[in-house]
Amino acid sequence: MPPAKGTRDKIVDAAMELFAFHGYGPTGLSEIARKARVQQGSLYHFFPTKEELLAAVLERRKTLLWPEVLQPIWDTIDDPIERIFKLLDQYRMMLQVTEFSHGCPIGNLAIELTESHPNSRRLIAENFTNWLRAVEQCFHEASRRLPVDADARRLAIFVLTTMEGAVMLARTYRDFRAYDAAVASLREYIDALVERETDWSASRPPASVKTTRGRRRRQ
Amino acid sequence: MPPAKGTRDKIVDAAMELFAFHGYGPTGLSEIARKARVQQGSLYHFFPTKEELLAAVLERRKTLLWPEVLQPIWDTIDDPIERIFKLLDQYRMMLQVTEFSHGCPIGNLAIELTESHPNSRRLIAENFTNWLRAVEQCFHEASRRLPVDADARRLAIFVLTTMEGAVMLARTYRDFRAYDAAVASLREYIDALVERETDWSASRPPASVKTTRGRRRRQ
DNA sequence: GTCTATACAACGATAGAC
DNA sequence: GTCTATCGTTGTATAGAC
Repeated sequence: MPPAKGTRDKIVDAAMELFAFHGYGPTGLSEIARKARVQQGSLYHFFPTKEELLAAVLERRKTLLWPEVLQPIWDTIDDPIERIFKLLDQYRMMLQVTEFSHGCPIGNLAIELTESHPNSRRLIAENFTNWLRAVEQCFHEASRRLPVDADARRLAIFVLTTMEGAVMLARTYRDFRAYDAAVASLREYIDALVERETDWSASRPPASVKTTRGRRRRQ
Repeated sequence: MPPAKGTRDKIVDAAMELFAFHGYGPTGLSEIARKARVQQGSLYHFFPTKEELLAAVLERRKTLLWPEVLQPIWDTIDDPIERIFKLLDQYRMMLQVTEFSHGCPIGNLAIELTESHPNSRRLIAENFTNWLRAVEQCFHEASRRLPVDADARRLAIFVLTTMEGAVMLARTYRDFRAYDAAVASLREYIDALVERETDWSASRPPASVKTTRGRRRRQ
């Protein structure tokens, strides 16, 4: 039997979930204590202030990125480009199963807190940076299929902005039309990079022809 | 001399600004009254609840989109594609002059309120929809330069998700590297659509050559 | 329509016994 | 380390005189 989860962990887990669903400000410490099934006094024993609890939550998010978000995808998909789109699909599924309640926890906190909580801002940025690094790594691994001047970091940023914007619109409209549209455009963009770089000379006409494949010119 | 601004308008203006900078929840009604230089009782005379004031703010945002955001750009730039990128540049400038305090007012409220304030969610969506319509119209006007199967609405959504994500990252990192990276990728994507469709046959080699211009193959 | 005073709840934080 | 009681503040909203 595994050891019972410590009080501190229970608090961080409860806070992490509540911050994701309701935001940082609207979540009361009493609500966190209730959900964690600890007494409110315990909160102040481990976290002198609410913002220190927030810091612990953001640190925890950093440690969970690999085992909870990336690894399940990386384990089942080998192609680095497909890993990225599977990642985007996971955010879509999260929205779906929670009926748009659970967007990107980091993005929410970014908008809510960057201005008013400069200390937390750094931890939020670190979460983004780690996410970007993972996607950037995918593009590096796919570099053989990309143009030589493709910038893996820039592409990773584009993936992140697309995801964050798409999640925002999905939650606002409460449907996936905008989400799917954004991801479709991103897919088109990346496919074009890949196709442009594919060497078809062995068995097909030059890549230049490929770029107009299936497309009819106007007039 | 123009007539003095009515109390109601002063309240809405003050609330609009405070919501944009500090968010809806953290902004107190007393703070709004102070900034508007009206008594707190007046707020409740015009707006029985805080959320009705929010509705007035969101309605006002809708009416201001054209005269305050679009028209200044539309008046100085004719090219529909360049209008879109000038629009993105305006959000960048807004971030710059406010030192990242003022992001996208609608995007902020979208994330803060979609879940907890379903009535306001609709008004937020309407703001997005009007913005999308304007950008979609730009793509329609540029349709001669775009592939026949280009979807103006889908492209407009991609512009919006890029902008919202880019604003989020700029505010989090407090620099424009991610913002500029995202816009550069968007520019590349749209340029590729335009170039692919340009008919160069009259004076230049076929477009197929253009797509690999300046790009060297690996190995 | 304007203004003052105030009700009522929720919040983060603290004190101190155990 | 746990638990209870409570402080002091702030929030939205209301009542009622003018």
